[in-house]
Amino acid sequence: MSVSYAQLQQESPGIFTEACPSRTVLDHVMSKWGVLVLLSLTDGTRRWGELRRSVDGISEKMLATTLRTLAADGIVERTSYPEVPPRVEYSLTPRGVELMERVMPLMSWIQVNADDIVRR
Amino acid sequence: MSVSYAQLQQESPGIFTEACPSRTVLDHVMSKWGVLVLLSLTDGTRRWGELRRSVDGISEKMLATTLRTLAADGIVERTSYPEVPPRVEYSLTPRGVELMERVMPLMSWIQVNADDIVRR
DNA sequence: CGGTATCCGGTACGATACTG
DNA sequence: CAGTATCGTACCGGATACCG
Repeated sequence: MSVSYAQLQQESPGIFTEACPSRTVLDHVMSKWGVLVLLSLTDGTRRWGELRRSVDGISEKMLATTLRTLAADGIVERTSYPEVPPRVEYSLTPRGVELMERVMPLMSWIQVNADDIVRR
Repeated sequence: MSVSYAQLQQESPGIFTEACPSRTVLDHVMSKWGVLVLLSLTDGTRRWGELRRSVDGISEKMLATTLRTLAADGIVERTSYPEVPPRVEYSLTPRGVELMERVMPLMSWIQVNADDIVRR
């Protein structure tokens, strides 16, 4: 497991340069809304309306955009049921679960330290 | 250790709402350049010029802005030496080291999976 | 070397209205 | 219910020039 930038670079030179795919993934996952949508999905499958309500302050437009991007990346799965009224459910893919296993420790740390950081 | 959003919320209701400090910290740390600057600093102390060269594509303006924000958050420490020519060094604070310990596993995962995610 | 000041364009984003 | 379409704007971020 890498613990420094130097080690990452040694394993794969050119990592996180502008053209590197890692930069793209980083932008998608760490985007303002991406991480919050993913966080909400760690609870399990959610419907569109549930996501909209659970991610405080997100607009319909950004929810749609974010979900499409993450679905294209294979991190989120979209399942629509041909019913009336329509029902669409979103969940993490196995890859998404793996990703969030790495993100959750960070979120926990932020939760604990945020007050102290912002207050200063 | 929390592994789901539900658990985070149970520990601290209102977490990651718009006004929550966690949102602010998240925005600073996960910003486009913030995470890359921090990543570079995991190697140890770096001078301004080194940072500028190591973070591919960053402008002077954004490097300055990012460093000021992270320094104000107590994540990065700035040390200037009264010499001619001037020398300024940046390093992670203990808090920054703690933070990056949580971020590095994520970066490693992205490094390994990025190609596969973007290619699809 | 290590910045700051200023200008400025693209786009990320929000608000609103509308639809299958 | 689950979106798309359209429009308008704030601000992020790049380019350039300059300073101690």
